[in-house]
Amino acid sequence: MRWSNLFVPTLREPPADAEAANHKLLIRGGFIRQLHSGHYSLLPLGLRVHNKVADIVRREMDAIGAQEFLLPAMHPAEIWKKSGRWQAVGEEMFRFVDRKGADNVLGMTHEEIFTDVAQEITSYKSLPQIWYQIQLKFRDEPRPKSGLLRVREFAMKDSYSFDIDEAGLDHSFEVHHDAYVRIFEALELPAIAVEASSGAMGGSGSTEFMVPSSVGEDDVAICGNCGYAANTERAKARLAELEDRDLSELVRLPTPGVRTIAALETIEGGAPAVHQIKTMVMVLDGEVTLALLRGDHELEMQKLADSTGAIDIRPATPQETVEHLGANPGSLGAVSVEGLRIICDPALEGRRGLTTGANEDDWHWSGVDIARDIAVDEWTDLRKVKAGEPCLDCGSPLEIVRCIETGHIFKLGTKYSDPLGAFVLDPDGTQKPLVMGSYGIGIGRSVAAVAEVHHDDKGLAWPVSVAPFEVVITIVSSKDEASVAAGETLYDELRSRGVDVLLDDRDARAGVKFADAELIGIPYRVTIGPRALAEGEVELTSRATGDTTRVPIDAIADSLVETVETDRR
RNA sequence: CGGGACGUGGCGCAGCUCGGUAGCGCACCUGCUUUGGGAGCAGGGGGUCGCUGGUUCAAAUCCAGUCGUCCCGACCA
Repeated sequence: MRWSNLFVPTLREPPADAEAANHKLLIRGGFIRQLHSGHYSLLPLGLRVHNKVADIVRREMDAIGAQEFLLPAMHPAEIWKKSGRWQAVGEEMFRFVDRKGADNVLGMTHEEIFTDVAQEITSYKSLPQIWYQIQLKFRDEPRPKSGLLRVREFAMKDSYSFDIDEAGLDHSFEVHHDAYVRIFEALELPAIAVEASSGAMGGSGSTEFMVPSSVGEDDVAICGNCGYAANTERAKARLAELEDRDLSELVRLPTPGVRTIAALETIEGGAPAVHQIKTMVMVLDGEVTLALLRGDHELEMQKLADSTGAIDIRPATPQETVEHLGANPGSLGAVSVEGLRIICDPALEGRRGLTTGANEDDWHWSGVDIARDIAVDEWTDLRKVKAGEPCLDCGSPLEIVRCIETGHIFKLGTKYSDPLGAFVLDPDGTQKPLVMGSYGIGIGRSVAAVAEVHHDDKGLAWPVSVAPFEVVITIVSSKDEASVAAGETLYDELRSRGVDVLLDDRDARAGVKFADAELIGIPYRVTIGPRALAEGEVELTSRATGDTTRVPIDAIADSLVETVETDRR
């Protein structure tokens, strides 16, 4: 491709409202343009990168025997009603009515549709099957953000495995896991596989592939010693040994004006946070519920969601709180509470000598014995792990790292095959629902993640594997006939030898060409100028390192072909 | 959905307080000069000032409403 023919609208300044590096640089470099919140047009450069990411994903999926499909992006509501998700997913799904008055949706995922096709698998003999597609997903995100990181319309590679039993599923899952590791290696993304919650898609054995980045939206607890890694939605940690206070008698404690854990620590007769009970009033699918934690611990909402199966979870309003407990936040507790579901974090199990609200403004109880004084319905891990807490497995301090979730794999079991009627006959001739797994990689999000990881103050610095072009030939002076001739010759040769090469043949100043080449992040730049050319040489500059070397002109093509081929992965 | 900010040529901004013929930088077009790190000079093109309504002789500017975008929290590839 010749730069003079390429549409690359580069900008000196990024749009004022862009903050994430990928967003600023993809806009400045002319890769993408925003149409609407959460909807981006891919320009020629952006599409090239997107396609290369998709091709890597395709290559590795094909390598595990997966078969590519392309399913409709738009679905009839019926099938979503059958799976139960027409009700379950809420506002995240785009829904509309067609001219016949029928309900339709824009697909946010394709479990239902692949399962529909899978009804035609009739025998265990044709299993396992792994099916995938690279298709647009539509999700009415409450808040699109950070360029391509979080959008409402995006290409996803989604695959689905079909097996006769759990053992088969385990194998399909492993195979995907390994393929994902290879994909992220090829993309030069330092992704780590972490334990995760499966969220709204349902299922178990959930593993996310996380790329550390400050613009990410997830926190991952990582043990540097033993390698334990889990999304904080699910992560656990050891508790340090703790001696209960010797307060066996339940006593009413006047606490005028005390509304916070911190204030209760310092007041006369109060207690350190570790000896307090934090009482969170939550509404789970309409049911007012008390979630109890140690005073210094924080509630992890996803754990509450996962352990209760509730879909709609929110903190109670002040009115609801007063109505059910008789006091305002700051004086709440579960002592002697009846008629409300009480869920308690194990950090409080067996504890005595505790202090908690008395459900009367300005009063607390001290000397609370959980077992004696509180009617706990369920014990389940609810607390959010904090940095520095000891790893559950080895005791080393955990680190909390911000990450971008670029992939997610999990086991569905028969959650969709059962209701949608995807059954096969096993060797005994009995009907069995297909045992399924579901596996996703965001293509556009991966592009954004690579941009986040591979850039500097001059612009993007793509790995060869996904770069829009592998090599750019910069002709320093388009007036210098020898330079132009040498550039054209090299351009033709590299193209004929399969290198993705861009010839900067624009009639522009050298500084502009250098700056643009660096901004759009082409991994290798060959600079052809009168100086070196007079000595029969050209310059080769690596975008990533900035290193420049002189190479004889008759050796440059061989050298580049070799370098690019080894870098491609 | 709660909180905050902002909507003025393609991009970045000023003008608004105190209503009176819409301006600057970058980008773009023409010419001349220049030419190894985002050139200089001269000339030029391009804007329903988000939208609707109101106040006024007169609205980018004041008032009301509305739409949109971005950022921080609850959701996910």
